[in-house]
Amino acid sequence: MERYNFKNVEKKWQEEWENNKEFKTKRDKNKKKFYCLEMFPYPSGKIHMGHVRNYTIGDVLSRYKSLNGFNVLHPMGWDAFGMPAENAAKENKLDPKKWTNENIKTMKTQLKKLGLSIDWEREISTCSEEYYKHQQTFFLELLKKKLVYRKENYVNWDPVDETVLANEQVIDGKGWRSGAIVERKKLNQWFFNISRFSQDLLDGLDELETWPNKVKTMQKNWIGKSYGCEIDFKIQGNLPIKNIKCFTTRPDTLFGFSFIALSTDHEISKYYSDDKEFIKFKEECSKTGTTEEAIAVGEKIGFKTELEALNPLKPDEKVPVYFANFVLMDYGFGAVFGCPGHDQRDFDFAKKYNLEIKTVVRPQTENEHFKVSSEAYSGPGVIINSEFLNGLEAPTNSVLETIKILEKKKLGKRQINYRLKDWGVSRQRYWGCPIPVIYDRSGNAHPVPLSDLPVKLPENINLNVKGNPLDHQKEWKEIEIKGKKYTRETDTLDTFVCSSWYYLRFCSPNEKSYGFNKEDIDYWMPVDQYIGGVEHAILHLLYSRFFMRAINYENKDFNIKEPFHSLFTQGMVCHETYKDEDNNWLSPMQVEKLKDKFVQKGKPNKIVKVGPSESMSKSKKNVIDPEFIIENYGADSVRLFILSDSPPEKDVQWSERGMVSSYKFLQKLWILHNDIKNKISDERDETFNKEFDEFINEMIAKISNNLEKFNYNVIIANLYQTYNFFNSFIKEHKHLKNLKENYEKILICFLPIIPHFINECLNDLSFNKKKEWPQYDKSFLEKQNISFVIQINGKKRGLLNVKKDINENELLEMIKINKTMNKYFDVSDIKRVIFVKNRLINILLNG
RNA sequence: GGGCGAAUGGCGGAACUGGUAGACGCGUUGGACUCAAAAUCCAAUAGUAGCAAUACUGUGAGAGUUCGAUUCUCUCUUUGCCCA
Repeated sequence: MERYNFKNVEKKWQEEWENNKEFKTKRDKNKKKFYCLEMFPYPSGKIHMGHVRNYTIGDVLSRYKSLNGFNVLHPMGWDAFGMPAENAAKENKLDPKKWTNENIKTMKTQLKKLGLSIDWEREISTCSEEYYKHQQTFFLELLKKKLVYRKENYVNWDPVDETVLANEQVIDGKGWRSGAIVERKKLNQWFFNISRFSQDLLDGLDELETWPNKVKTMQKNWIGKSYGCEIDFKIQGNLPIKNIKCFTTRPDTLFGFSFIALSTDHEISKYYSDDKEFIKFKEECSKTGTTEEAIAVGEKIGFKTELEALNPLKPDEKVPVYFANFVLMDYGFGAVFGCPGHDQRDFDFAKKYNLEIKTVVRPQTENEHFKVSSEAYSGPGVIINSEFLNGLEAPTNSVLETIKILEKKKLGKRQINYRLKDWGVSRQRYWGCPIPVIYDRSGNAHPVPLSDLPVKLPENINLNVKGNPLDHQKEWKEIEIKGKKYTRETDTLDTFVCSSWYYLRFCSPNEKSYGFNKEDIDYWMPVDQYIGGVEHAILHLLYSRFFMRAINYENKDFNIKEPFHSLFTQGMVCHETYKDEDNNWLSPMQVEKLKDKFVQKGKPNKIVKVGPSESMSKSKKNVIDPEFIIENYGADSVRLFILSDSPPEKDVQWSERGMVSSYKFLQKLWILHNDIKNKISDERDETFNKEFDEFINEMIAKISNNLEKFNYNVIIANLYQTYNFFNSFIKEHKHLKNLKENYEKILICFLPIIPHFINECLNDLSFNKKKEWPQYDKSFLEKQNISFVIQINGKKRGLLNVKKDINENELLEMIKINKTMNKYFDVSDIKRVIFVKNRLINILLNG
C-alpha cells in the first residue's frame, strides 16, 4: 500500500472534473433546480481563510444537493471595481485593470486548488464591459422610472485628497488616508430612490423565513420605521414666517417644549444668507461629520434667530427658535422641537444655552415630584406636569392620545417616518462603472442613448491627480452628438450597485442583449441558499432587495421580489495575535512555541507577547496563507479542518495543531480504506451482522440531518465516529454481509466534505454506478433492544437492557428482582411511577 | 443608552419535540515500540472522596414551573455583535 499522496490525487480529480465539465450547468425543466451562491470575492490579490471557509461551506451544500438529484447552479465571479485597485495602482503606477485582472487570475487558480464544484464557464467580472454595459442600461431604466434622481447633498469631504469619503473612511473626524479634518460639503449627486420601498422592504422581511433573525432585525432597525406626528408650530417675529413644521415621535412631551432647532439648510436660512455671524456659524457646523454618531458625540451649538414659537397646547407660552448643528435636513422636515427633559441632545443644548428644562415624564418608580437633573430621562413612565395629559402611560398611550388631540385641533397629524435614506451612488473615482449621463451646455442631464452603451472607462490615464481622475480626461469628458457639445458625468457608480444584481447575471452570463434572460431567471431565481459574512447584513443585502424591486417596478414580466430565499451567515476565521517587545505585530510564521512560552522563530530569548485571538487581518499580521496550507496539507485536509472545529455560523479558531491532525486523519483513513478493501476482496461466506447495518443506517440518517441543518462540525465528528467504528468493529469481524455496499454508502456521505479523497476511494473500489445520496433503511433505526434509564426519585441509578416496547409492569417487575436496582428502594415505599415508553422510568418513593 | 444573541471539562464544541450531560476532536497523563527522540499504537481523562465498587457535586449566579430543566419562565452577572 502506498501512502496517501494528496498532491497526485487532488490534481488528478481536479483535472478530471475540468475535462469532463462535471460542474457545467444547464437549464433543465425536468430537474429541480438549486441555486447555491456564496458572496463573490473582491480580487484583492490572494484568497484568504475567510474565502476558504465561505466557499467550502457552499461547496459542501452544492455537492450534497447535486447528489440528491438537484440541478445545481454554483457559480463564481469577481466584485472587481473599487478603491483598493485604484489605490494600489496609484502607489505602484499601475493600471487598475491590469492589477485587477492579474489578481483574478491568481485567485482563480487558488480557488481551483480547493476543488470547488463551480461552473467556471459562468464566471463574471463586474469591471468587464460586458457586465457594466448592462448595469448602465439598468441605470437608464431606473432613470426613466424616476427611481434615480440628482440632488445636492452633503458628503464627507477630505480637503487634502479632494475626495469624498464614505462614513467608514472617516476615523475620529479625519480622513483615513490623509489624516485631514473631514468637512461637510455639498455636492450634486445621483441617488437611488430606495426610500420609496421602505415599507415594502420592511414587509418583505416577514417572507424571509429562512434568514437569520439577527439579520432581519438589523434591516428592520436600519429601515427604522417610526410612528410620530407632524406638528405645525405658530411663529412670531419680524420675519415673514407664520409657521414651522416639525416631525416628532414624542408629541406627548409637548409640555416640556423649550425651543425649536432648525437645520442650517432649513428654508428659513435664506433670510440669514447675508448675516456674517450666521455664515460663520454654518461653517462651524460643517466641521461636524454627517454620521449620526458624530452628531450625538459632538458638541451641540446653536444660532439664535429673532423668531419665537408658540406651544400649540399652551398658546401663551413662547420659546426661542435656533439653528443647530445636530439637526439634519434629511430627517423629518429639518426642524425638531426641543424637549430637554427627555432627550439627551436637547438636554445638552438646553444646558449650554440656559434654556428651561421641564420634567413631563416620570419613571414608574418615582412620584410626581420627580425632576430631571443631570441627564435627560428618555425611558418609559407616566406623564406629569402636562395638564390634560397627566397620568397617561408614556410613551404608548400618551403618544396616541396626544396625536388625537392635535389632530382634533388641526394642529398636527399622525405621520410615519423612516430612517432609511435614499442611496447616494455617485463616487468621485476612476475605477468604477461610468454613469451613463451627459450634460448639455446649461448643465441639464441627459441619458446616453442606449445604442452608445457601454460608456467605457478610458484607459491608460494618470491617476496621480487631485480629485476624480476622470475629471481631468478632457478628450473623454467632452463629446459631441449631432453637432451639440456635451460633457460626460465623471462620477462612477458605488460598487454596491455592481453587487446588487450579479446573482441575476450568473443565470445568463452570456446574454448579449440584456443583463439577463427571462427564461433563465424564471428557472433559476431566486437564489436558494446565499452564504456570506454577516458584515453585509445591512447594505449589500438591502441594496440587492431594492434592486429586485426596482427592476420589478412597472414591469409585468418580472415577478421576483426577494433575491435570496435562504441566507446563511458564516463566522470569521480567527487567530491569536503576536507582538514583539517593541509592539510590532508579528505573523504566526515568525513565532514558535518553546515549552510554555512564545518566542520569535530561531531567537529563543526574544519573547513574544500573545494577544487575544481576532479575525485574521493583514494589519495585525495574524493571517495564515491558504495557498501555503493547501500546498503542504492538501485541499481536503483544509476543508476538513476549516469545518471541523466550530459550527459554521460561529467564529473558528485557526490552529496549526488542528490542521495537522486533520491531515494525519486522512492518512489514517487511507490505511483503513486499504484494510477494508482487502477485506471486501477476501469476503467469503458472508454473515449478516445487525449491529453493522444499524450503525450504517443510523449514521446516514444523522449525516443527512446534520447536512440539512448546517451542522457541518458535527458531520466531521460523525466521520471520526465512523472511522472508529470501522477500525474496531470491522477488524474484529471477518465475514460481513453488505460490507462493500455499506462502505460505499458511507463514503458518499463524506464526499461533499473531502471530495478528492472520497472519489479516489470509490475509484479504488471500482465503483462505477451513478453517485447518489444513500437512502437509509428506517427499520434499522428502530432498535429491538433498548437501554432503559432507571431513575429513583429523579436520580439516575442505572441502565437496563430490555426489549423494545416493554410495558410499565413488566419493567417494574424486572427492576424489583434486579439486585443492583432493588437495593435502592423498598417495594412498599413506591409512591408513584413515571413511565416514558422506550426511554425512561422514574420511581418515586415515600419520605 | 437601545436592540439581538451567547455563557457547558484545561480548550473547541455535542446533546432529537423537557428524559442517560460532556458525542467527536485537541491538549494532558500513563503505557507499548525505540539506544534515545519524533512518529505511531493502546489506555485514562468533569470535579471531590475512595484501592475499588460506589457516593456526592456539577451546564455563568439566584429563584420558579415539573416526577424530571443545558433545554421553558423571571431576576441578575459577564460577554459578543449591531445601532446610537
